[in-house]
Amino acid sequence: MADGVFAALSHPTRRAVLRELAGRDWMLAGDLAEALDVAGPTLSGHLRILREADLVVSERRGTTIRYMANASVVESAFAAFLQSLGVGRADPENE
Amino acid sequence: MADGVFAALSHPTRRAVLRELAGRDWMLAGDLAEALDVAGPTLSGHLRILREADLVVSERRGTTIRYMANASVVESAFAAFLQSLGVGRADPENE
DNA sequence: TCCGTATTTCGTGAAACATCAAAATAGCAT
DNA sequence: ATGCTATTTTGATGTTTCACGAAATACGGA
Repeated sequence: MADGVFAALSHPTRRAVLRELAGRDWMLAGDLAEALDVAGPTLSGHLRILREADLVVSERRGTTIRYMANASVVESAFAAFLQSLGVGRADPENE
Repeated sequence: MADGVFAALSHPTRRAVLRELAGRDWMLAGDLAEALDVAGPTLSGHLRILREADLVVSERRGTTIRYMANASVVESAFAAFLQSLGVGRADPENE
């Protein structure tokens, strides 16, 4: 379950996608490709991997497709892994 | 700086190494290979990647080499990435 | 329907990665 | 030095990943 998350996070461009998406609510695939300076097909592949890992959510808006990050998935994958390392917080109920 | 950490964490066997190392202080390379059921050379390669990412520390003890996990590196890499996502705690002085 | 824009899928070549056996290295003991 | 054990390096091989152009698909508008 966390397998896909860590695989997705292993590529610098995919981490950059998540950073680019952070803060703003949505961003168009084309704008992402331009901001990160990668070709459309290249970004599309990265977005597919991120989507399959549930790290981003996509939504078609007319002829465009917009993406939003799913930071909570990153958080819980990190928390689970740290916990398996014995580093996790004992009480998961804060916030 | 976190680049190597995320690349290292992308492989299931390398995450398993860190989990196996968690808790115990040190573990011999050979015992790790047996516990994880991978051939010696295979594990040695994974250990090299973990070492270069500073995720494990090695120390020669006579004819054996023992390894210890460096969980704090995982923690800080995760914290830094979450912060770059705007998810990090704004004030690190509450608990 | 036909056109234009946005995005994804397909195909391909290059580069990186993973595995393991065999050979090399390191240390300790005799 | 010789031998023994533990680990790493090397080399060969198969698999996966990455990047991008070209083609396909999806949508909305004229």
